[in-house]
Amino acid sequence: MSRFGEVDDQYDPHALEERVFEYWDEVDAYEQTKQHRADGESYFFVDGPPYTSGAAHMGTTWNKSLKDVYIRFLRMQGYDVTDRPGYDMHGLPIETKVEEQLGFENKKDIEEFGEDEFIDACKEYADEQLEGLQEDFKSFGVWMDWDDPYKTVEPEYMEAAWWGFSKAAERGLVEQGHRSISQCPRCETAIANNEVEYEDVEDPSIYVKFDLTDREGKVVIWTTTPWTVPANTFVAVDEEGDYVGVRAEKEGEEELLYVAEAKHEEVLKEGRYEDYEVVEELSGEEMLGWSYDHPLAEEVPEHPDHEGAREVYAGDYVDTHGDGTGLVHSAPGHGEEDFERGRELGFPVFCPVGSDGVYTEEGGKYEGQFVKDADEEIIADLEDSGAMLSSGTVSHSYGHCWRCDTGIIQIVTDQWFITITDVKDELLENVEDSQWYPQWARDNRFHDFVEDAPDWNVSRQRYWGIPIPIWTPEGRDDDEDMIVVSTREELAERVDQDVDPETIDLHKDTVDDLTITEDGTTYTRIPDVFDVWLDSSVASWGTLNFPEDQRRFDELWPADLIIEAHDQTRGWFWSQLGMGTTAMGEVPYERVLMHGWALDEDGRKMSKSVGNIVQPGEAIERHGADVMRLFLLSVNPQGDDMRFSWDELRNMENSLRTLWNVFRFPLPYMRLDEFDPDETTLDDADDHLELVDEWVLARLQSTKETMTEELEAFRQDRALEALLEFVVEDVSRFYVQAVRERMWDEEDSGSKRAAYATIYRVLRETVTLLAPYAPFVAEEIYGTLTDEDGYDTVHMEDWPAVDDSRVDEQLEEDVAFLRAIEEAGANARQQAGRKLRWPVPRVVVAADDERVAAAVERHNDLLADRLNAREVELVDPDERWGELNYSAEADMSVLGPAFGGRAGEVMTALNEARIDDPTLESLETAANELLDEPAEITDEMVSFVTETPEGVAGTAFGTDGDDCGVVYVDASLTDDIESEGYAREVIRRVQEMRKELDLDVEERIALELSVDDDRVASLIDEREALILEEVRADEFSTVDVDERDGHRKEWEVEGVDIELAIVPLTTSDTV
RNA sequence: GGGCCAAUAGCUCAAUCAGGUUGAGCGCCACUCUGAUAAGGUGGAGGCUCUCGGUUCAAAUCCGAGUUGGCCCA
Repeated sequence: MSRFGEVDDQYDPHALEERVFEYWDEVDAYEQTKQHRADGESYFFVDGPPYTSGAAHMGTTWNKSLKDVYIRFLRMQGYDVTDRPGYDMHGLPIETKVEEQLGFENKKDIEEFGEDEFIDACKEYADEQLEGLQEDFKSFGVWMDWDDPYKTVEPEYMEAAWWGFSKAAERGLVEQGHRSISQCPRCETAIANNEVEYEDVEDPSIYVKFDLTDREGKVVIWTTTPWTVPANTFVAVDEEGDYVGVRAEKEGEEELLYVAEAKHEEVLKEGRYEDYEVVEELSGEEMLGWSYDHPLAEEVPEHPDHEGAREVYAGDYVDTHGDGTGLVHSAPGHGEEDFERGRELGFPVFCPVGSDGVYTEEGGKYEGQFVKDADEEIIADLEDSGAMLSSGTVSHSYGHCWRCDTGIIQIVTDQWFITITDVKDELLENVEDSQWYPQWARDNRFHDFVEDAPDWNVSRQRYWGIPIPIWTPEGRDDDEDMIVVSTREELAERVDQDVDPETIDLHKDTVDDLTITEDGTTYTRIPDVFDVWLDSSVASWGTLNFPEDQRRFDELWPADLIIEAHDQTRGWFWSQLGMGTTAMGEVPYERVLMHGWALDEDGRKMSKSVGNIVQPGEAIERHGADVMRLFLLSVNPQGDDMRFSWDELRNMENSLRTLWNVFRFPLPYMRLDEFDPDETTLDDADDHLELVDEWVLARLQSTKETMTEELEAFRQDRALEALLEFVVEDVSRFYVQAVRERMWDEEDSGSKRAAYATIYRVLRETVTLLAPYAPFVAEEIYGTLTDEDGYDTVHMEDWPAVDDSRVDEQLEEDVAFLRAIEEAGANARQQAGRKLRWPVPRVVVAADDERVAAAVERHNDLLADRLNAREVELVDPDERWGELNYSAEADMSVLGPAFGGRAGEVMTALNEARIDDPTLESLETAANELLDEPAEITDEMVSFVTETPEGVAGTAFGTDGDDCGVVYVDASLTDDIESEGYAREVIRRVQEMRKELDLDVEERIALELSVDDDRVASLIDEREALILEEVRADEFSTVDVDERDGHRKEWEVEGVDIELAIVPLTTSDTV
């Protein structure tokens, strides 16, 4: 890249990106950029580790693009930003993938294969996936420390988890206990409630009658899990609910049934009773203590039979108006609520189901059967014993394992918990210490989640995870006398075996064999591993290699910023808060930017089964990485989901193409004139700056100001919008148009140098502002503009500061008015049928506003030039231009309060009235003619609008929707105007012929001109000099196009035939 | 079943906090211009502002109930 060198005619993202990747390697751009900021103020960003299974999808790509744009922005602001990427590599998802690859079906297969081999296979798989992800992230230009990612499977990271957990244990927040948990019977492990995915399935729906023992009648319960009936321990009612006793008759037999009042009709219908009668009304309270027979007493001999079992109790989870019968079958060995209530009642837990979902010996007749398979037999047994009131199926949502999709079961097992409910208040306080974007995510969503969060079950009965560092006395597995090891160092000191803390791997296969002997007691490790969410929960110190590295932790912790999607409310945002609070007493992050999910073009979730996934690779393929990033960064990140849109990608490519064209436009001229930005700085050229230069520089300042504010508020979408508007609207559509002629000028001039200096400054700062968003194209443009003069990479530049001396809000406002006038003028011209090429004698601007009038006065010449008018006349706000009609425009905000219900009617009348002079009296008269009842009109209710008179075209103009006045274009013709008009027509056609001959801009020509109309011919003759100069012709002469490779063409201009011929002149021909 | 968020032109969004005749960009159609141009300019078509109620002189906006989508929880 040499300064102002030749660049691609067309913006070609792929070739460009390839060049930039190579260039970055060549100059070590990333390393240099980091080094450049090494002495800056620290900014601790923590990467939320993506899980290493599968490739980067659009959501991850959005996430990493957001991280990249803020890291780059912060660096440009001078911060030394931490940028260590992380990967979450443990856990069940990887285990199941590996099991699939190896063709395993359950844990027994793993045990046979060998734990250590299985762990190795998981490691290998996770590493492979990591490589793929890294390549994906690099492919769209994310700059993070790819050579040194933190991995949750490395010993130093696992140690960070041990350390955090041991801190929680020191505070007495680690506990072992029976809990009702969601169990995946295939994976044979507990899974967290939030790992349960709900799906609609068809399940049994049975109504069962339990015979009362101390009175006549039966209580009726409903369940969708017949397999939990063996463990039935009690029935729960709503103490304050209304219940009824119903005498019901079917097939000649009569029975007394108790159900909730609200449900009795439905229940009896289910049971197909022929007739029934409500014979008793009672409250739930009256039923407390009733006892009943276990319906499967014979089949399950060991069924709960202790003191207090098989009786009716109050339960706050009962709803007499919900599903079921208002009496709830309760089995503390299964359901979570049942378990809690059973514990309150002091009942022992009866759970006849093993971790694999198969009935144990306690299951009696059903021993050895998988619970779901036993449903059928249980239903049959209940029917045989006459306990079944009704048996059918129901479609409802039921929990499934998030990884293997097996239906989960609720069973009670021994698990390890961090009892975060003991520090709930502290958690809620700590939430307030973090700042969230958007804030509602913290105050509503996150706050509610934290408030309701149960104790954290951190144990999993699996292999690929961080082993829980708890050693218990041999033969016991409770939390009394447990030892919690916090570091590798401590491990080496305490275990009986010889262990090198430097080299030990902390996985299960290694640590399971280690024992601790203290005071004559031998301790062994509990076999469980951590819930994978615990891994990433310690990322804020794990990424700093703490506790091994104390210095960095002291310097940096807690994190300044984390950026993740809204599903992490229950995930990483939560797990970090929980772990940070229990281990450190603090929330480990200060700022959270929460973004949404990437949805498909129709607003639906991208999913394999729907087949609507858009791969980031495809977007890059079609439009390039810069364009994809621009799109991803142009959508609101704060909490909202994003809809992917190919149309928007195209729009972004158009914007970049415009930037590219703006950038390459001045290059040939700069080369030709050997413009040197060091010699001709903006300050040097200050005296020669023209109004448009000053204006575009002022716009640049306000663009920088807006962008900085928006980026600091984490609205990179608005910052980008401001930048692209500046590039497309201000630089391309206005400045470049206005400045072109100055650059075509062959003579060296102060004005031309000022234009160069201006556009150089604008481009250089623009690409710097663009660099965090589109790092590739920004790099190439920067390189071409600076060459040896700048940094090796644009990403080392400082974030451009506002130059106060160039700020000019007045000028920005003036030009906004002028542009509005120009736009309206073009409209009026079109109405009058006069092209812009043809001058008009006069344009009249009727200003509504002093500021507009002042702007027109200040910039009369510029306006005349842009409108191609000989003269621009101003009509001041308090004056009127003759020959105008007027109409009124009603102001509803005044009319409404004044007229109430009639306001609409009055508005219409006012809008439709037409008057000759803009006075209130004549308007009121005209309006009242249209109204049934006269209305009294006041000054504030209306504003007058001028109406176009005959012969002159007028168009209203305004900025931001406010009317500012009207532009009138007088399109009458004079000889002088026709002369110039025709000359311009000729010039344009000669230019087109030059282009068709592919002549260089500066190449000179000879021109032959014959006009088939004497009057027009003489009009054109008057502008001979103008034509020669504009088309770079040395002379009018007869030319021989065949001999000199010229070009001859017939044209029709405004009904007149004109024949033009040109030939290029060689240097020797030139006079 | 519950919580949070969203719904406005074909598309992306603004206007909603603080009620006052719905807007921009892109796309489409027609015309036009062209010495950076896959560009530029002008005009046009395109809206029961998701639905139904309520408050108000006046609702895209406030309130209530729904529908659809997204995330979370059960």
